[in-house]
Amino acid sequence: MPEEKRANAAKKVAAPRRQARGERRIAQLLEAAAGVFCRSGYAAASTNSIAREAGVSPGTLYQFFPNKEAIAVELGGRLLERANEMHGQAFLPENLDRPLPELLDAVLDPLIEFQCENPAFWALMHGSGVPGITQEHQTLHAGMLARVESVLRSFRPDATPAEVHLTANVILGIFKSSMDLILASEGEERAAYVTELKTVLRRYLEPMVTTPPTTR
Amino acid sequence: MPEEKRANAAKKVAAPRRQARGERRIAQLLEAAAGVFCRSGYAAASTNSIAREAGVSPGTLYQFFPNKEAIAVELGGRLLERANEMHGQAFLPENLDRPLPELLDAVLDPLIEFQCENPAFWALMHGSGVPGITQEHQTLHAGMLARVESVLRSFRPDATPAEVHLTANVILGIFKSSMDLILASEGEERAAYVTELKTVLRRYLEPMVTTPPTTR
Amino acid sequence: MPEEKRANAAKKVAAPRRQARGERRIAQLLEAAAGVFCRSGYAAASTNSIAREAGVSPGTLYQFFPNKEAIAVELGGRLLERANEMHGQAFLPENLDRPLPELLDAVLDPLIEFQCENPAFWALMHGSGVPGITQEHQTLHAGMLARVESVLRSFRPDATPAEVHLTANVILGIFKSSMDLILASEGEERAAYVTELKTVLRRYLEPMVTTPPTTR
Amino acid sequence: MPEEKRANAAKKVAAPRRQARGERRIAQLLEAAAGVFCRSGYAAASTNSIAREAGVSPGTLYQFFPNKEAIAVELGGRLLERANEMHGQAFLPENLDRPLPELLDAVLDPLIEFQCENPAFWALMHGSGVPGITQEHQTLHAGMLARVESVLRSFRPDATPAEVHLTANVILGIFKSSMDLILASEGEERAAYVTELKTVLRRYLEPMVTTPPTTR
DNA sequence: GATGAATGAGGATTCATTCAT
DNA sequence: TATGAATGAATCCTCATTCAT
Repeated sequence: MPEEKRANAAKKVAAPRRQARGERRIAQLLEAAAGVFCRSGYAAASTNSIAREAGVSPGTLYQFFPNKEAIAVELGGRLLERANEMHGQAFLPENLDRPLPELLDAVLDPLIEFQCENPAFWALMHGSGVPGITQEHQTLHAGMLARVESVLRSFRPDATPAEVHLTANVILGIFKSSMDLILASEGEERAAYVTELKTVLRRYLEPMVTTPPTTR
Repeated sequence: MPEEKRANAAKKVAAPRRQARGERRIAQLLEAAAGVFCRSGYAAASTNSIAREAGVSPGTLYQFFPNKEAIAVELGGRLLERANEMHGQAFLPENLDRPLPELLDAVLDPLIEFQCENPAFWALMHGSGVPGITQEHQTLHAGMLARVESVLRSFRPDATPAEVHLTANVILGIFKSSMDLILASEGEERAAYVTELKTVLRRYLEPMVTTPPTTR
Repeated sequence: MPEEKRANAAKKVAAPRRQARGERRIAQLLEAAAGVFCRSGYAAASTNSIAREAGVSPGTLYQFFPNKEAIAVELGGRLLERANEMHGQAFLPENLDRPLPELLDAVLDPLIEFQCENPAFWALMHGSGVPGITQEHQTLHAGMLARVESVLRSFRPDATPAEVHLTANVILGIFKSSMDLILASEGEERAAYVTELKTVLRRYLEPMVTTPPTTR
Repeated sequence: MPEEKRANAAKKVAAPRRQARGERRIAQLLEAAAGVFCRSGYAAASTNSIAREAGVSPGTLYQFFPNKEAIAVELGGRLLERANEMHGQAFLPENLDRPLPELLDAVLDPLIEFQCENPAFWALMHGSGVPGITQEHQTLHAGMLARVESVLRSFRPDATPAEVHLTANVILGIFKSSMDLILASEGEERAAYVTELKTVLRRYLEPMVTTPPTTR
């Protein structure tokens, strides 16, 4: 979204002081929201408790976010952005050219590390597949989905969009359920679950991505 | 007191009628609760909406259940019972004595069918945050885990308990995340997710269970 | 209320069996009510809990009493009646001719004993003088007031009704506040409070009732 | 961050305004609560009715008080404070150094006046059944008891502590029961009850405090 | 008469959101 | 901008009372 970036840049020039303070407030609020969402989940989190955690009044919160959902969406978006920045290199073309095991290492390791360090991200993503899903979760999910789909497409340019979508969802599901196990364990057990996640994905994806032309 | 005796005798006949009505109401309320929990999740479901869905007044609901949690616990308990029966059928020895693909079909199909017919089960067990339900969830999880571990052990008698436990958890995780996708979709898409779940598990497990050629 | 007595008598003749059973039920319910009122007070007592304590259904309770208040009124009335019967002799003319100290002994001792044995009576009488008083308390209070006023009138036939009413209320107030102390204490302390109650009343009433010999 | 510093400075000026508004609301709510408690008693008083009486929404009430009990406790606490001040004045040494009738006037008149002007105090302290209030009631009672005992001791230095305690409790009981009558009446009737209270106490105490050696 | 299910208005409390200052 | 008071609909739950059997 380059237009938005430019818009932000423009604002930054127009009113730097105020903008800076606003940004700080937003960051402060989002950090508080991350903590509260993480502790109580999205539904049980109250806007007042977020404001209190941030050390501001509820009115201030609503100066920056139109409603509770927007907080979750923005928080998810930022975490997603940070995630992307953090291991953006993982999705670079040069990584996608490697054999699957290395690709999985390259992509998953920073992703897992990020998740472990940002449990709020996880709290937000939860329940994504359940009917009655809320919009913000969809947004977050869609972001990750798009990334995975993009990788898949580059590996299987001949697959239909539906196939790609399907596979990406399955991959994400496996990733999420493994993250549950990873986050719930520690030390060697955690490492074992990480290994196992890669094993599952490797075995699942190998027949798809290693495409000996003759076999196909 | 001959009148009272006779009255009691009459009661003995009349009581079942009334008790039967109560049982029917309870079933009716639980069915309504299943629907509402399914649509809105536990937290967002209001007792009034459950009563309305059941076509009774809120007071009636509270004649049979002391509070909202009790409804969920009772519903969960009943579904749990039915689920266990299903699992018993699915994990019949004759089903486990087959090649992996057929085993997966035999075990997963009834499980999936049950879940699809009782979507409330899924909605309830998923992170309600309520102690009573969480406990049921753990019971359910432990039960499934034990069954899966038992199957795994029969296939890989040489594996350590820790390995078995690990693998079983991964399998369950994959199953759960796939159920999310299955329940969230319909028709062909749902069928595709079912197929994909089996594919994932087959590819993951094949190298483990495919014992040396000679044995086979 | 002689008409009512006759009505009861008539009923007793007309349908002895049923009437007897009804009376038993009523007694059962009132006993239960006494217990519950005593434990929780009138306001906090629920009709359902009274019915439960009596071992009957709420519907049955409403077969004999039109509403909660009627239970309290009837219970108070019966206790009052029993109190009157118990020490009816205390109010006989021959007792009223005695010197005040003996009169106080004769009247108060059985009254106090009765109160100690029927704490429900007390629970019902409580809060009688407070603005916002409820009707049933008024009824009970009025009964005792009438008795005291009657005694007072016989001692001071020249006093105006207003004076008699005033004095009777003060006497009742002193009696009630002393009963609080008496019921809250035991053994010697209780006996001391009883003595003190009599002292207070004696000193208060002596100048009123001990009229100069000539007047008599 | 100079802006924030200035903002804070501004806040220092603005805050009292807002805080003042809050204080006013609290006073307003407590006054409304006093009225409602007085009319209906604690149990029958609804928070909504208190809010309505105060002319605010129920939510506003809960911005200042966590629950219904807290309102009563705070109200009771404030009245208790004022009552203690009153008592301090009433029990001034110069008042206690007089003949009994004048002493009774000096002590009782301000007490009665205070109670009449704060009828909620009475309504609250009387058997609300709520722990917080019961405790305040005990505090109040203990305070008054101590004062009365102190007066009694100065009049009868030879009495045992137990005797003093006994008499003080009886006096307080008489005072309380008379307050019930006083508060429930108006105009001349009220005045008559006040007079009667003093008469009762005078006749009760005279033989104790006026100790002509010969009489004894 | 007896039962217990049924009712529904009402009560305490919460919370996303708005508003005056 | 920031504040925190204000709102009011919605929630869970209770209980006096009625009704079908």
